Amino acid sequence: MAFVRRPRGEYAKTADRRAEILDAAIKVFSEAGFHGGSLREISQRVGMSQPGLLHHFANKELLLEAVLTYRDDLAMERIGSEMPTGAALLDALVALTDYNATTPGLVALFAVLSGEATATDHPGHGYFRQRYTWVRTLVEEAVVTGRATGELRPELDPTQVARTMIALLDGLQIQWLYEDSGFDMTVPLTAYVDSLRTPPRPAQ
Amino acid sequence: MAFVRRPRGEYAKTADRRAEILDAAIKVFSEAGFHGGSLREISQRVGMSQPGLLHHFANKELLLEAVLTYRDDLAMERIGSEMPTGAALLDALVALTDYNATTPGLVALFAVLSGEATATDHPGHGYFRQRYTWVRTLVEEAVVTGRATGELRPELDPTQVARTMIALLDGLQIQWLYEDSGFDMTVPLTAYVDSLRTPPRPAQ
DNA sequence: ATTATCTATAGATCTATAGATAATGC
DNA sequence: ATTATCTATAGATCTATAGATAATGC
Repeated sequence: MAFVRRPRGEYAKTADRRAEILDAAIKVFSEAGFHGGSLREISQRVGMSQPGLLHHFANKELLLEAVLTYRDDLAMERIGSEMPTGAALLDALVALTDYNATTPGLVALFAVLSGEATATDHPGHGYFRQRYTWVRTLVEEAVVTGRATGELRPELDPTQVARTMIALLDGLQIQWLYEDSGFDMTVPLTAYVDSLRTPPRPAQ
Repeated sequence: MAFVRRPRGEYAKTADRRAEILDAAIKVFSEAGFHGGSLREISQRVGMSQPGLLHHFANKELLLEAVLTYRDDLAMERIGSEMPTGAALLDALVALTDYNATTPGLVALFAVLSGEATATDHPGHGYFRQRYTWVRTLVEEAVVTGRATGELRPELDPTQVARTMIALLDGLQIQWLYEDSGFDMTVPLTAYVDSLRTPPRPAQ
């Protein structure tokens, strides 16, 4: 039985370097997609050679995975440690969209890759498939909770609301990219979310 | 002043050949996007050499343009010669989505390219930009007409309805692709369109 | 001693052109 | 005579590996 030697670990700057690479990768993949974006282009933007980049991410697919995880980490930081429930979750999704509007690169990354990864053999396919079912389940549960507490209309179908909400989030971002960030996505989103709330007792 | 000789024209089969190429190009571009799809792959699927393909479409960008136009022609055939107005246009968009569900290749083509072409230097960028403003204007006018005839609620904002409707169309198709065509997109769409209609006078 | 980075390069593409041959149309 | 198609190939990528050198950490 051999002793397993403890590896020394990486340089102090390495974490920062990796983050630089991921930022550049987000830009390149968001402009040209996974297939269209090259490692050389990414490495040039951080001022290093292409094999230098491969020291940090062993191949292109691993880099894509790291980019997708990195993006989720950023989104999670925004939402905070505990996930809202009921109508508050829907409001949080609207707020997240409002934040997304300040980072067009991340919006474009999602728009480009979610379309490209529709192909079953795309290296991001599994990630997006899981992500869509995860978000859908999250919204479904929020609708169930919201119905129970009386915040949301009792007749709502959780799955249908979830699909509609997610479709709006994705679809509005595409239009927003083509309109050069020219409108406020939260307006139609808020209108939809409000239509789900239990109406106040009518005055009549 | 020289006489301009009348060109003889192409072979009888050429139109069919071009259509075969376009069909193959739709499949390849819908799986791998414009950047990821190769001319060789397309030409192999129709059983010809890659330079043979370039005889029909002089370069890759012209092939993409032809694919996009071809797709529009197919959609136009479905809608028919005259464009519906008012609420009937919204119904026609729902019906078109129902038809799209029978041609997953075309749905994937749109999902992949509309994301990829978000980049301003993508050869399809201009096409999609024009298309989005065209469709939005079409829906806006339908809302204005529908309000005037009393079919649609008077308080609707045409632009907001148009953006919402288009977002739903695009966003549902992406989810539908990830769920292996596993749900009926017309259900949430119809629910939205119905929510726009003038309600029947209440019985109370 | 290990990690980070570089140059050089193999091997596999990919688009587009050159130039030849086969098939078709008037 | 013109159109369609092929083979061959130029020239430009692109990813990943090999192997050397420089920088860092214990």
